[in-house]
Amino acid sequence: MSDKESETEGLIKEAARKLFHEKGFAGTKTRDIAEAAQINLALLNYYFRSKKKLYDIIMMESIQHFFSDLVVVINNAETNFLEKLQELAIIYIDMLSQNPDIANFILNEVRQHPDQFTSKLGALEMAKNSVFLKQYTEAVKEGVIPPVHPAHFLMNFAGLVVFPFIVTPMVSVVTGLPRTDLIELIQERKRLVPLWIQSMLQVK
Amino acid sequence: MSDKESETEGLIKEAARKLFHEKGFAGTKTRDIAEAAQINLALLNYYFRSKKKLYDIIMMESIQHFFSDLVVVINNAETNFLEKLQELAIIYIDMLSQNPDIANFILNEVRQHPDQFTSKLGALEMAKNSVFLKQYTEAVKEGVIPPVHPAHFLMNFAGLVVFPFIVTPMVSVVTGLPRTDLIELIQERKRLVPLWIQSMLQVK
DNA sequence: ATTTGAATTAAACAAATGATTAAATCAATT
DNA sequence: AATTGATTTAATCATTTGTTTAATTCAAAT
Repeated sequence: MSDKESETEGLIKEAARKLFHEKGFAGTKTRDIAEAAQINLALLNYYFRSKKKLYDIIMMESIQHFFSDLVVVINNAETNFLEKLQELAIIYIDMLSQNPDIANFILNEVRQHPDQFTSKLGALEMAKNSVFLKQYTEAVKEGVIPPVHPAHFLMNFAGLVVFPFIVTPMVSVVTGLPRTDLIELIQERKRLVPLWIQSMLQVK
Repeated sequence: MSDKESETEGLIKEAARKLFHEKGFAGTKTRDIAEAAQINLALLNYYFRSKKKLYDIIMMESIQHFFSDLVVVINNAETNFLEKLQELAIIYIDMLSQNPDIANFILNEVRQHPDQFTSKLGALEMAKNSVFLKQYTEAVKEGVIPPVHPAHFLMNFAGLVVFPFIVTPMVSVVTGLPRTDLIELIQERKRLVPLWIQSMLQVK
């Protein structure tokens, strides 16, 4: 595999990840990364050649971090539909609690460069052939679930799990609750979201 | 009030709005705005003094556009809770269908400058004193609705209505459906979201 | 101790970018 | 037609920003 990265290489990546997640590519300046990592500016180009190449690495690792668990869970043949929902809610609320900007980062990237994302994400085909989707379409066939487009279900579940982390800053402003308190509140959703989704699946 | 804006002033604002919505402040270059508006670069500063002042105007108008209807609907004493949900779903899905990036634009801004947003949005106090919230807390008291924090409800409803427009690019990549098809599909949610929310309110 | 290559630094470069200037054109008024 | 102020233009300025260079320091091998 690749060589183990040096100390400074790691410092640069950590600083870059934080800043890219917060401010995006255009909003992050190489000098800000150097300052945050407490390294000489030239070392960025020494280790990563260019800002863009560094960004691509961070983006790749972020996508991998965000989707790697998903692929495992939705292809587990041992768990049923509801169990998968419960597991996913816990995993993703935990992940996003520790990394509140990663969803925004990835979604903004996909919005601006949808094409490149297609190639990067092999999980595309994964999802279409997943046990999860089979269980979903099966349930529709059996009449256990109403025939709404799977895209609706996807947007509902992702909306209930991911969206709170995207609106946290605004909800914080509107309610006056600090961001940390809201993230604490969001923990309740590990239990609630699967219940909500279940009840939604009764509709119509 | 203010003077009616000149022709070119409008051209600049329209181009700026589109680009700021798509690429944000740092990602939008003044030359890109000038080119998109088909005007001389200097006219941007002639009419708006600086890129930042132009951005502030666009941001202010976007926030106003996004929240002005909300304030009216949630303070309507003539409609009940469910009717408000139905009305809001229709209004916002229509608005976002015509302006798919406005939510992202505002949410990104709030995330990076939460403080300034507080002052800009007088709707803050509006929401706290709204008929809508009174009807919600009343329903909780009467036991019609389980005692979940209003912030959960806010995130649920916004998540079901707004989030689809935020993930549209990714869902498009994953499902292979064109963005326009997805926005067409999302129209169904004018009817579905209020039903879903209702069934969720039975939980626990 | 010397050598050698990697790592680090300060300085500078070149392009991009926001803003300004001074001259020109235009349009309305006298 | 002449005047006047607003509008538009081409050119330029000053700063920011990504990158490179050349010299220096460091650490390991001989």
